[in-house]
Amino acid sequence: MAEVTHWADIVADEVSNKHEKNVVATGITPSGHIHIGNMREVVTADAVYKALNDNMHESTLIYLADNFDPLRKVYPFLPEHYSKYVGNPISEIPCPCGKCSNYAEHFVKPFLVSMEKLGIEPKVYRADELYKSGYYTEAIKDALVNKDKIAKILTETSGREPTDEWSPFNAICRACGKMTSTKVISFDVDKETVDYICECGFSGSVSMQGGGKLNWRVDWPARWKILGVTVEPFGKDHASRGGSYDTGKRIAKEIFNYEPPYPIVYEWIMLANKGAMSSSTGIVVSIDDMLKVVPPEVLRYLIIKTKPEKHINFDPSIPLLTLIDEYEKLKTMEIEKISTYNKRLLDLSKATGICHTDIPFKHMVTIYQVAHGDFEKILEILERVGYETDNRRCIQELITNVQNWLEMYAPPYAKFSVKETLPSKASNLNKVQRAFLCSLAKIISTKEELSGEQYHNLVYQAKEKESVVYKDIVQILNIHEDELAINPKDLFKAIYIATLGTDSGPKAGWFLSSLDRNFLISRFNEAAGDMCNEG
RNA sequence: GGGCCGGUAGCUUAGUCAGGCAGAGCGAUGGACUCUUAAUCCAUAGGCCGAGGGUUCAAAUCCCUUCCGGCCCGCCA
Repeated sequence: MAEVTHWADIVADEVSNKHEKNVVATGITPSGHIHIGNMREVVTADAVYKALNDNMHESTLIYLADNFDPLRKVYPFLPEHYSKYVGNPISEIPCPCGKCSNYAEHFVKPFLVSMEKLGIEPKVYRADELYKSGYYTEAIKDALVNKDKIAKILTETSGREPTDEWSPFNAICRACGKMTSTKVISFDVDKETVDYICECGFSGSVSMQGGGKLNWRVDWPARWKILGVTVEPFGKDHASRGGSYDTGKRIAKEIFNYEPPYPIVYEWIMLANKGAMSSSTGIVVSIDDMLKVVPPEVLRYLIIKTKPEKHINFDPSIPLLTLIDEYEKLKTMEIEKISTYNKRLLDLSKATGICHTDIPFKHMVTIYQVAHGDFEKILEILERVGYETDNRRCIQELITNVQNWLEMYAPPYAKFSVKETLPSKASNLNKVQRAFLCSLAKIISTKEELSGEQYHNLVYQAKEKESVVYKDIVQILNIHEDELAINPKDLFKAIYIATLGTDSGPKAGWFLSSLDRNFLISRFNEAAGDMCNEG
């Protein structure tokens, strides 16, 4: 088996053998901040969707926001008075910030933004709209009529015994608005209504069209049929024997007469030793937090290169940098040198609409620090160095990633700051180093702009007798040209000491070309001291 | 209690469905380039494929048992 096929292509291949058109579905309940595991779901789905399209198979990607589910409890981030909404559908209660149309939207909106950043463009459905507009009505009838059969499936498959009062349909009480405290007592298929009594004392009847919803284990298979779902990734929580996929599979076949979708079970993304955020509080990292440090394309790459059933250990410190390097190396490699598999990986990681800049992460780490984080200054440097600067939104995104990474995870060696005044360490510079800086200042002042590579060559070539720098130094020191021996290392060191006050620093070419040339001239002259005036 | 997924080089892993010499990247080591900040190029080392048993001419791969790690399940996703 020399040729290795990417998992997304394998899935695409299998499902396209079964169906002409495929619908790849994802579904998430927006009852709180949508977290990292959910993002794996959508990226996984998107990879399969893309694989299908790439292989010329018609397919659709959908995201269904389960916003008709009841609020389960007062979450830690909610004010106490939300206790009165527990049991109400989250599409029907107010948003915590007061600015969104309802509670669910508060969490759906940022999630949609995150998806956009990741280049994922699903057809978005909202459960409340589907229910209210009658999409579910036939399924509700089927479920109610076949209540006993469904109960039997649940018992046989999951080993649980539904009580006599159990119903696949939860009515929303017209008085108190809760769907968790009602009991279905009868229904009318012709009128499409359901009668219920509620713990609040109210009893009445609701329409099947928006008056309530199927409970999860029945809702899921119903939805497969309603939306024609043929592939769906879901977390391993649903994948256990007796779990909701198991029961859903049978309910789909036996009640709704629908072939269940191809399952893709995926593992969680774990946050490596970042105790405070995940383990101690039990609160999972939000997608937002993740996108704070990881460029979207790199995040896609991480998820897509890992088979869904493997854990992903996400470590935002050094390993993240390794990951970014790995990705950028692949991206810039000559096409013939990339293996077929890696090419595919790269393809699937890129996506239309995703922010791609040609600026390497590490280079931005340098530029950002040179510019002290000032956006305009960064743009100026980028232009000077010759990067594409049209796409400001993407550049801004990258800057934000770099900034957050520097603040939160960067190792000390990655950090530096250009000193406002000449570092005191500069007084230790030897004669050759001073003469070199003096020469460098002179050359910079006579040239227009120097590229990173030119700077680099300037330093490197200084050790050759024919070079301008070498001759300058000989002249300044007033010695014979054979008396001078230059080690480029000392010259690089001189540059870092004069600017940063440290022995080492970021890659010299990039670094110098990022700095303002007038600054360089005066700083190098200053560091060279009287050595220069005499010259 | 029941179940799911993983365990392959120091690390991250491919290969497991369909048995046929165990592959890659990073790291390490050596060398080249005497440009270096985790630079580039070349080379090398590194594996009882978690353990035990079984099936087979042949097992990382299939079957049984077992250990380790992660997780799920009480219809509330």
